[in-house]
Amino acid sequence: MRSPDELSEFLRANGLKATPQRHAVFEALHRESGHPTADDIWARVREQMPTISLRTVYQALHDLVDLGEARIVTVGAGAAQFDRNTEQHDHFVCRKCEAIFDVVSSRPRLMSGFPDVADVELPATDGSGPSGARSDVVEPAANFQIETAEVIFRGLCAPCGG
Amino acid sequence: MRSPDELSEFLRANGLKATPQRHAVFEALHRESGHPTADDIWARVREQMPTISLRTVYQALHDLVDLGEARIVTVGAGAAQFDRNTEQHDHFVCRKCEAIFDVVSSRPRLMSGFPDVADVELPATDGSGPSGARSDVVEPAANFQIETAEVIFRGLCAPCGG
DNA sequence: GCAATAGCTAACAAAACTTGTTAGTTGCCA
DNA sequence: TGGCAACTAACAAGTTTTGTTAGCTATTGC
Repeated sequence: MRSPDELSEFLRANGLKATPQRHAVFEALHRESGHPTADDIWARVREQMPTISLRTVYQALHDLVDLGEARIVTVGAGAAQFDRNTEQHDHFVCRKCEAIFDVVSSRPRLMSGFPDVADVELPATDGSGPSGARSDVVEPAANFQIETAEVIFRGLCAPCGG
Repeated sequence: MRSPDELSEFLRANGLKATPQRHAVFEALHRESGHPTADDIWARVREQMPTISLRTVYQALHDLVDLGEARIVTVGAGAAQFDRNTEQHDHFVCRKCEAIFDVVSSRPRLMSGFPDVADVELPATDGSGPSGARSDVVEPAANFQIETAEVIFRGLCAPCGG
């Protein structure tokens, strides 16, 4: 995690101003446990900065995402959850308590050589085909450029009796 | 895909009534290309049944999900997208056109023996730890019960120049 | 240090998506 | 075919996120 000075420098190096709001959001993201929502961050930041708006929190979080300092985790409906862990990792979602857990090191074991995987069969169904009919065209995988992959495991977490 | 008669029988066998609305939504889901939203389905169904409400479409779609006849695909923000393909498969999302493509057969190649995978390191970060501090407790994987997994690939699709 | 300015924040409004509620209707079973 | 449980349509409202804009602030050149 970057120190305040490092964050200021990092923001300026990327053409953004080092404002107290951005520092507060960054720190809250790292202090908050798990995978907080924008609302979680807002509540945390307001403890020290009562007048900050939720809009500003959204803005700052998306700036951090754009700079690669955070990720958005989308594992289902509801509010977006933010992830300060930018290392390669996957997620486990408990179907009972709905908590999200980071899964480390599953990628190398599950995918050999990703993202250089070249022979995945892609696709079975076109997402943008002619609107009048289901498209079953199968394109050669070579024409699809895979850049990232994320794995979402679902099940029962240990505290819930998994 | 089930015939209308089969669908009626299937619905009744599961304690639901076989209504024209449910048939229309089911057929629209299968006629629509790709991974339609509830709104897409609504538009399609209204061609033949102009008075159906969006609420009813949502209801019918969730019934189909509950019965295992459809899946909800969550690959990011925006409206939920429904997937009539209930076979084991993954998804590719184009970062340019945002279309979703089904990816078949990636699972066996990428995961040996899933879901019996027992040695995934889980988790690095707790999603429900004490609210005051980040939890870095690592639980043994044996206490986590993995039931499903989905892989989301992202990149450039062939039509977009991948 | 200080002023000019580009960018940022707070407040407000509203979009987008989904669900709650309820009165009236309809499919289903006896 | 009648009675009832389930369903639908209509309406309202909740939730999450983004658009807009006037005033404020961090930065930079001096």
